[in-house]
Amino acid sequence: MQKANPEKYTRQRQAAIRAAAAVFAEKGFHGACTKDIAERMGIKQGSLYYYFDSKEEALGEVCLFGIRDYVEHMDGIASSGQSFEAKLTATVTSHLSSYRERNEALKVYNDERLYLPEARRRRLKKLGSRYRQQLENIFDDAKKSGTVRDTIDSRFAAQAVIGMCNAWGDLIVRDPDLDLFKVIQNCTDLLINGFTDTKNTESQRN
Amino acid sequence: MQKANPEKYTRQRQAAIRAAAAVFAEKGFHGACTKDIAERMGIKQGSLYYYFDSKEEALGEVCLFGIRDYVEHMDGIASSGQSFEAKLTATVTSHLSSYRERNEALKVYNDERLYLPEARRRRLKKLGSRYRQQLENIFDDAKKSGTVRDTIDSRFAAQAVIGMCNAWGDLIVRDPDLDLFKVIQNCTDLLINGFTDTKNTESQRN
Amino acid sequence: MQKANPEKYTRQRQAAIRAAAAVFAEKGFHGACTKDIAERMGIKQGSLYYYFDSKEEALGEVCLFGIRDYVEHMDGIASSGQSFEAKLTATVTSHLSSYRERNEALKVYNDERLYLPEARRRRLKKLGSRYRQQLENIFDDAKKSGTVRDTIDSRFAAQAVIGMCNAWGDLIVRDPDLDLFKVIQNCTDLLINGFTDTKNTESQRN
Amino acid sequence: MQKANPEKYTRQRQAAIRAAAAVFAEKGFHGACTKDIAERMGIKQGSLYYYFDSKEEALGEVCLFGIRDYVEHMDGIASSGQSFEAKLTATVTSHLSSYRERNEALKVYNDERLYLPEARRRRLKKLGSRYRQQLENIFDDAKKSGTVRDTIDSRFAAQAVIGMCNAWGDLIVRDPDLDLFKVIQNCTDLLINGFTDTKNTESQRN
DNA sequence: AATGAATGAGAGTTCATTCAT
DNA sequence: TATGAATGAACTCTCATTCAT
Repeated sequence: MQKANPEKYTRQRQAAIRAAAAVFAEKGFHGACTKDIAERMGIKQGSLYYYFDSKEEALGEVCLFGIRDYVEHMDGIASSGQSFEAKLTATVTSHLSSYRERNEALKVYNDERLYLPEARRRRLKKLGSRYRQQLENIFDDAKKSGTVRDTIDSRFAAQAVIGMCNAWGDLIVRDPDLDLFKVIQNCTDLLINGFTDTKNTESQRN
Repeated sequence: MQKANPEKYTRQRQAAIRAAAAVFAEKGFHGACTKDIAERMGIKQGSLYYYFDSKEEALGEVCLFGIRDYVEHMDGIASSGQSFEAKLTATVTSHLSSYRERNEALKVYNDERLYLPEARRRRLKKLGSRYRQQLENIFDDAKKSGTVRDTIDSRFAAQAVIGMCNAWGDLIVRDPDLDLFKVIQNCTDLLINGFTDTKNTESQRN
Repeated sequence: MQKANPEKYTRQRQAAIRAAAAVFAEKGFHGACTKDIAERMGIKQGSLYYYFDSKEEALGEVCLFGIRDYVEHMDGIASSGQSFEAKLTATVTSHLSSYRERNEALKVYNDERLYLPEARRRRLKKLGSRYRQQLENIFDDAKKSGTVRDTIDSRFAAQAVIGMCNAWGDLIVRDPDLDLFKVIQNCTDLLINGFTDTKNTESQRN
Repeated sequence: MQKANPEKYTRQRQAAIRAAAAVFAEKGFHGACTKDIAERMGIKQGSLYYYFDSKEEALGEVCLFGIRDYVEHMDGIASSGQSFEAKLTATVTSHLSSYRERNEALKVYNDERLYLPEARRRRLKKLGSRYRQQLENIFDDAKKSGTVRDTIDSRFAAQAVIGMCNAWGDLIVRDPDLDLFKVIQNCTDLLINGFTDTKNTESQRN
């Protein structure tokens, strides 16, 4: 069906995705109802179906919205010539900023994507895997150059970074007063240096 | 005449909690239905209400079951005289083992506890906070003794350990083939030493 | 099935009827549940079925208990040689006292008997009709003797007495502090003399 | 563009109230089921909830519908300058007609209002009390003017009128062939003059 | 004489979805 | 583009009833 007013349609659909993201983030996919989403947009429940074929489709769109940009962002980071530390910082920054900026859609992707139908989930998984893969590559490179210890398993490392970011992402979504900048700094520092004091950092400072 | 089987109720109730844990972990609280839980126990849906007053109460019991023992375990770790490294290892081990042993109840506590009614949530929160507090204390002590760097914020550190464990816990629950021992080792190592080569590289370069 | 202890059985069954009467009176037949009845007796829900085959049977017994004695009482009143006024007073007294004495069973008979299965309802109706019939006879006699006006329809009159008594019976059950004696007096007076002042009462006093 | 049928909701809701009144009157609140109500309206069970939030709310609306107009009617009667007899006749007529006209809602108010939640019940009680109060006032006035005997307690009298009307109301609802006009006449006559022959007999005897 | 445990039917309620307007 | 009205399936929960012990 042709849309009478394509611009308005696009605008409203985006609003619908953001509304759905917020509601799904707060109540979960099954706990949320389409009425909540519609009301948050200022339209009526039935009207939502002008923009989505189903609640499930809405979830799919939210999930995609949640990771698309941030996966693309990772492409940029990976192909940049920066140092390992810079790349890791950029990754953590991009990841955590996403939680603040895009209406909790990333949280929804993490927590609710498993309720998506197979087909859709697979497509999203590809994006997620690409993200993790590129992060792995960064670790592989850093191991070759000696920046990262040999004993680190790249697969594990990538997973760990993602896990840590998501854990803090949750806290960020729940607590709007949390200082994003500080969290980024602390996370990056922890991942790079660990908790314990080593002489080398000492010597590096000299 | 004594009943033939006086603890049957207790036993069945425990079974109900485990069944609920499994179902909630898989489908989420709102996505799960009481029929699934009952069938997993081998009883009929209505019979479930002989053991729970409501689905919500079941969630509460699952959450409590999920963290009670592991909070108590942490009490033991905190009061032991071990080194920081040993304590951290013990914590990570206890935390991650929980995910394997107690039928996903810990995952449910993490993901679904917010659907609990206020009163119950507060009571659980106390336990959760005690856990984090004791972890913070461990970090405070380790900072005093110089094992952990001054620049580490104890609050952040505790949160980070918990977040990392939960992130891996999710993966452990989803993938039963994951080598628990390796994950524990990798996590502990990462948290203590970070990714980058320091002590060793430095000395090798000399 | 033979009862092991017939006396106890009879005693307990009577207790069950009284318990059921109280619960049905308070919550209505459909609003009440067998657990409430059992608990009021101090036994468990399942044990109730030792005394009743079904909830419906319990209702039947309550209804019967509610009117049996009071119908018999009416037999005595009708066959006594008293004056109309005395008979009416006796009827009202018997009717209203019933509400106080027999555990609200009469209220249950009035309000809930229509939920009884046909067969049972018919049997009870016979008793109820006998009651009304005898009241009608009293009016017929009083009309012949001139005590009651010719213009009074006996059928209507009997119905009215019963209706008035039941209306006050409800109030008596709801409010235990209501002075039964006063209500009886007022009702009888109203029924005999009406509200308005007539010269005759005046002249009678002279 | 205006909707073709802007009052459809209001109309349907009123139909729902009438349907609920009929069903509640026949089976009682707890004995009735929402399916019956919906079917009587010609809609499906779930659709009922478009008009009511709950079965309980339906009961509340039915009760209100049952007494609202008739309380207002009483306001008119009380403030009219009619004689006591005329006022009493008007009251009885209004009360008993209500039972025929408004789909048994008044019966529901009498028998089922106690199953309403506290708050709602209190609001209705105010209306009911106003009705009784005004009836009491009528009696007080009539006592002052000597039409009603001194020995009549106004409170009791009002209660008795209401009780008698409700008792006959029940019979009217149950038996559609009952001659409303006759019942009204008989009731009024009984209340005013009582059963016994006084004025007339006396004069006849002279 | 009484009970604990279970059942199954049915209730009230919610909600994604449809569709004429 | 949006809505009001309706639907039907699913879900939670209640409860009379059964029965082995």
